[in-house]
Amino acid sequence: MVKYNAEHLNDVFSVLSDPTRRTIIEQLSKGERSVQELAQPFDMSLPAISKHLKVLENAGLVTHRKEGRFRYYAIKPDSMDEACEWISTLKELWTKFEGMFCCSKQKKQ
Amino acid sequence: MVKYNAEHLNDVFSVLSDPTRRTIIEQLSKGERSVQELAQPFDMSLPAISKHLKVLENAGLVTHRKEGRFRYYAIKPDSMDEACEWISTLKELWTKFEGMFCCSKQKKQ
DNA sequence: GTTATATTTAACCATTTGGTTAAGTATAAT
DNA sequence: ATTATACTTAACCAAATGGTTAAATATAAC
Repeated sequence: MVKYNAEHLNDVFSVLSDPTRRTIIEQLSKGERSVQELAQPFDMSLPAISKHLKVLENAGLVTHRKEGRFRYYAIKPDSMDEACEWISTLKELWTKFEGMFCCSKQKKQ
Repeated sequence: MVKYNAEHLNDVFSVLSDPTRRTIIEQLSKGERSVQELAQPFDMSLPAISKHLKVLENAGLVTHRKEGRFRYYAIKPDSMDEACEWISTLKELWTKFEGMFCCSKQKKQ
């Protein structure tokens, strides 16, 4: 388990643990969005959204560009790969061990 | 984005955002471990580990069985699938959109 | 029965988190 | 120049988080 950057994993998983931020990511996965647009579905103040966007950006999951008064946020496409790989690699490991020690498999009771 | 259980995603990602808990999962992916064994690599009190294990168990990522004085913890194999799928599904979405609007791809500057 | 081991629970504390409101900055519209 | 819009920053607050130590519980060993 040496190939993973612990701090980055901390950040990414932490970002994803908040439902507001996940919804923001879901919106951004359909393309660029302004702060207003991102805020629209939430019953929450704009500064709160602004903070979430900062958290997302600090963790490297999104970027923004400025256009006039607007800020358009966008997904950084590969930023979650490491997190997803971490889970997959682990899963491989334990299914391997499950196979080796079949007695450790739990039967439904 | 309707098929995902928000609370479960909150819990799973939150669990994974802590490096101590990830290390515990890494250990458990090689098989059952007692609390002592799990605590060994950390410079941290036993109650702290105990808490982490409770968090892991509440989120549904691990179980334990009791044997004498010992508690043996084990991975619940499919508990992270939803989290990993959430990321993958999203990634599919945005790579699809990337393909559609090639102008949104960022060139290295 | 006493003591040692494995672990949890309780009480506490500092820091972080996720929200708020109020004020500030930058750009556009009139 | 004034006003409106888009957004951030600052100051604040309550609740959650991740750790601590001290005490409690359960089982095993002597």
